[in-house]
Amino acid sequence: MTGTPGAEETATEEHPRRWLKAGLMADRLSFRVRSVMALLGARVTEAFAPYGLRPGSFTSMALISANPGSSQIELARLGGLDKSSIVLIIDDLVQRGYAVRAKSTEDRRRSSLFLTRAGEEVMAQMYTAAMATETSIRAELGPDDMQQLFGLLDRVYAILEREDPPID
Amino acid sequence: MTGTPGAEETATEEHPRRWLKAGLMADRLSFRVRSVMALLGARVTEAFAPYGLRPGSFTSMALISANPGSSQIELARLGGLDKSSIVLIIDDLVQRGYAVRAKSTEDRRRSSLFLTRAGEEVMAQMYTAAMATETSIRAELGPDDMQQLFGLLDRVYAILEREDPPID
DNA sequence: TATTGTTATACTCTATAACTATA
DNA sequence: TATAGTTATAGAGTATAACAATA
Repeated sequence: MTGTPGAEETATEEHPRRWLKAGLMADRLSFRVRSVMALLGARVTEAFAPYGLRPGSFTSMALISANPGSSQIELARLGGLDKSSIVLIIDDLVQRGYAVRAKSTEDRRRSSLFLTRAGEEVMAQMYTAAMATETSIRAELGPDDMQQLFGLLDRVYAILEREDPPID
Repeated sequence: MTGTPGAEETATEEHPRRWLKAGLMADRLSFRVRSVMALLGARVTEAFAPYGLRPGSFTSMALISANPGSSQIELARLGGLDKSSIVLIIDDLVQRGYAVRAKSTEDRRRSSLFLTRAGEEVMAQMYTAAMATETSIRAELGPDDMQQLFGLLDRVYAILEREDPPID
C-alpha cells in the first residue's frame, strides 16, 4: 500500500482508502516531479530552519560561492526568478553579514556579489544539512541509479531551457 | 553552453557568463528537481490559463475523477496539503459548477466529492493541454528513458513518503 | 476524545510596474 | 535605447489556530 504517484491500488476493508488512485495524473511527468518536490522541499526547509534561512537564500549563497563576483541578474536567470526577487534575498544575506555587494568597476550598474567568510561557513554547514536529507535516497537507489536519475533530470532540464529560454 | 544544473563550464569572451556554475548545488537531487519543476510548472500554468484554473485545482479534479466520492482530507493527504487549503480549491470548483459536495450517508462528517459532467469535460481538456507541455520531452527521451525516469522518481517518492508520512 | 470540514488570518514567495543610474 | 538594480505593491499558495458537527 503506497501513495506512489503511479500506484493504482484499490481500497480494502482494513486499509480504507487512505491513498487515492492517481488516475490520469500518473502519466504526467510534472505530477511526479511536483510530488517529489513537495516532500523533498519540506525536508530541506526543515533542515535549514536552524540557520534562519530559506532554500532560495541557500541557493543564492551556493551560486555566489561557485561564481564569485556574479551579478544579481545572473543569479536571477539561473534560479528562474525575477531580478526584483533576488534583491530581497541579497538584502537579507547582506544584512546577516553573509554576503557583500561590491560595485563593479567595469560596469558600474552591476553589483559584484561575494560571500563573506561567515557566509562561506554557514553555506558549508547548510550544504551538509541539505545533503543529509538525501542520504537515505542515495543509499536505497545506489550510485548507479542515482547517476541515472541525475542524467535524466539534466536532459529534461536542457530541453525545457532550450525551448523556454529566460526572457530578460 | 548550457545552464543544465550539473554543467560546469567557464565563461568565455563571446559568451560572457550568462550561465553560472552550479557548484555544490550540482550534487543535490533537490536542486535538480526544483530546477525542472520551475520550468515545467511555468508551462503547465500557462497551458491552464485559458481555463481559469491553477495546477492545484486541476490536480484535485483529476484525483476526484479517478476516485469518485473521495473526501477532502484524502485529497489533502495525497497532495501534501493542509485540509484547510483543500476547502478553498473545492469551493472554487463547486462555484464553477465543476464539482459537487455530497454529504456522506455513512459518515456525515465527510463530504463525498464528485465531478459534474462539465467538470469531467474541462478536466479532460486540461489533461490534454497538460500532456502537450511534455510532448517534446517524451519525444527526445523516448519511451524507454521516460519509463526509466518515471520509475526512479516513483522510487524516490516511495522512500520519502515512507520516512515522512502525512501527519494528519 | 478524535476526526472532518470550515473560517479567519497571516505568512512566504514571487511577479509587475515604475523608477534611478549607468551603459 | 537598453540594462542592472531598486522600491512599492499585489497576488497566489499555503499554513495555523480556533471552531462546529459528527463519530
